[in-house]
Amino acid sequence: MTDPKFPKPTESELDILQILWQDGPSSVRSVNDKLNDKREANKKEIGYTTTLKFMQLMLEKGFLDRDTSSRTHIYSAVINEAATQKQLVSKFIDRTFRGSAMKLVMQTLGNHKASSEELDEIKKLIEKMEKDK
Amino acid sequence: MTDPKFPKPTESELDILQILWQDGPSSVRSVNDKLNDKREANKKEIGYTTTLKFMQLMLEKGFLDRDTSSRTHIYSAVINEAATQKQLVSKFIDRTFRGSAMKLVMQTLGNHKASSEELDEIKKLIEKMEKDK
DNA sequence: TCTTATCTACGATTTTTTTCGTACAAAAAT
DNA sequence: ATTTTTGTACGAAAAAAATCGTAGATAAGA
Repeated sequence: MTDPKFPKPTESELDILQILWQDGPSSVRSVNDKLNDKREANKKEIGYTTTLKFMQLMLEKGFLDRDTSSRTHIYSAVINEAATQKQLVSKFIDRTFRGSAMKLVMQTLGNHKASSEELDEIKKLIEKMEKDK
Repeated sequence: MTDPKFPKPTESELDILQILWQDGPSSVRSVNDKLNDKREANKKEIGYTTTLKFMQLMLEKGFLDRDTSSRTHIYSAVINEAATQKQLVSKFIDRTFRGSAMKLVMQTLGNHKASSEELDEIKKLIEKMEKDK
């Protein structure tokens, strides 16, 4: 089992986690449907058993838990969203920005629109950080 | 050949690109050495021919170019660092933050130390963004 | 001049990730 | 009561990514 302290889901696994984080405990059918909803129309659909298999694997890895009390099993995410994001961000920064977190921040701010409210929020966070230096 | 407008190198390919971006045109030997330098001691070394093969593949994909005028070929990155980062960041935001760039920014600021100078720089960028709203 | 080290080319293998087919049981629909 | 739908389990195949081995040429060193 993968150490749940350092969850490194693959990309497909992450797609599934996103749905579980957003919707809470769900059946395989429901996850599979949503997976296919957000698929670009051109791409082929993901088969039901494919999703099933993924979720079973994720169960083994300790990413998910499930309730088998009724015929339709209900899966839920064990690993935490923020913790997983943190892991992935760190890895991403290393690989893509040679370890410079601030380069990532600058890049992102530069290339993605943000509302005034969001910008305010970020400014607030920065000021707070500057205080407890 | 992969469309160079949307470079999506794999993780290993990215490791190689990092070195070429940092050092400029390099031989396979040099890249391979640096790859192994920054490897954690526990992991097995990457073989020379493995790196060679990667770089040959990247050449075919149009990620790299090379100078074969002397026996030791010299490879250089064709795809641009910033453009590649932009691609990868977008994909990463979709997968990991369900499309919310600002969540990524907040997460990163929260979990990675930044110098006062860096924070200043970010503040400046934000103010500039607020102006040309 | 031998011998050893260094290169490239390239097929092939290994490992990881993704995808599916089939069997079989339980529900639901007709 | 049967047919159809929906579900799980699980082996296995397909696809993608990473790794290496070997052959043959050239350069460098002894």
